[in-house]
Amino acid sequence: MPNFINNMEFIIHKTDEKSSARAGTLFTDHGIIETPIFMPVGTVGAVKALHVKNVKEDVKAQIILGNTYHLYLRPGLEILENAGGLHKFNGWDLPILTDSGGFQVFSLSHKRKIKPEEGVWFQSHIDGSRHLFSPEKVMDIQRSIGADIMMAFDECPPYPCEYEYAKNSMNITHSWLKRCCDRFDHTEPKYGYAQTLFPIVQGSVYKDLRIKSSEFIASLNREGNAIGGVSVGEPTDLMYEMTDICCQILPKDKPRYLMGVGTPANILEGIAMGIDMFDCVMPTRNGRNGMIFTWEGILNMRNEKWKHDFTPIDLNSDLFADREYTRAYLRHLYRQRDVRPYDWQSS
RNA sequence: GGGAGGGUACCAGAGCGGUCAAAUGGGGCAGACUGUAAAUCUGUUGGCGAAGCCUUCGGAGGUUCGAAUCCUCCCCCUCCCA
Repeated sequence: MPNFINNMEFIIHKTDEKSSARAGTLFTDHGIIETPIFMPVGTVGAVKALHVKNVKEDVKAQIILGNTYHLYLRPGLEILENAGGLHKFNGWDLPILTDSGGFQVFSLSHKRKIKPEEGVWFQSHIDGSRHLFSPEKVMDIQRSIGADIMMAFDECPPYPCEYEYAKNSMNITHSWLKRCCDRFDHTEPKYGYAQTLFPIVQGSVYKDLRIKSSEFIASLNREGNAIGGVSVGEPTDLMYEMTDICCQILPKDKPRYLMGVGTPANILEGIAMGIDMFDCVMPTRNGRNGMIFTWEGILNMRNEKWKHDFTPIDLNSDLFADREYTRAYLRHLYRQRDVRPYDWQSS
């Protein structure tokens, strides 16, 4: 076995008595990550609209995301490798996690074709060129990118999704996962620091599939685990239900990553279920589009009627950390007809 | 003084006899956004209303069944030559 495996340490400092929430530290060669953590998304290597300096010093992000699919298409592996990896390329010297392109199987559904035995054929959204993403290739690309945390190549099924499709999709994801692990375990990092691989639970909104998938993922005993296939349009309560099921099976001593989530309330509920890591395009994309979460509800800063004082939601504030208070407040908000609470109504 | 081209809705800018309350952008006003095909997308943007009616294309007249579109005069603007 290569030396680089199993050297990403995760220490849990404290657990909540009333919920499954925990506070921990994840160690990587690019620095520590204090969990629970929200990871800003920088798909093409940079968090949009922000300079690396802002992301680090103002947002105080401890880790950012990149995307295998996007980085592979542009700037491409040759440039990334010549630069010495993504960290050198974009100037971000803290940890990076790369998504595998699994989400693009979902979001680019009309531009790709799944071939279970091979992988997925994509047609580039940039120039229309065709590319095959196999589990092995995705591992190789992420080695070239040099992410501290690499994600397994999965299929993210849509919602709604028939049971049979979800089951089949899950099985494909599992078989791809084995191939990802095999490739990962037989290759080494290219830039002298450790990389780790997180597998992803699938199973759509079906309880038995989620249980089965979680058990399979847990059995692999990787250094961290992810829950995928959520926040693709399903009702929030279903997302919570599936997350809870997965969390109860996934190893307690390993970080749990809920992919693509979410709103402030989503994050709070996720933490209570034992999630340690989150990512979502919402703060960056919606932020660019003028939206801000406040204690008075959703605010669109481009709208004249909202030009008044407000209190932004601060995920690091003690106020927000009090889940019962926040729940009660959000319920109160939801009762006010003139306020858009987003999906905060779930409690 | 001579010559040429213009003045269209909040702005820019199409339209040049009826299908024009007037294309298209921008701006304004709203809506959407959950591992980013997104600094994007959608709706709306003269007034009142259900159909419909009323007031709009520099100003005033005129031609016509009908004018933002044609004619006359006037007022502005831009460019070229003196």
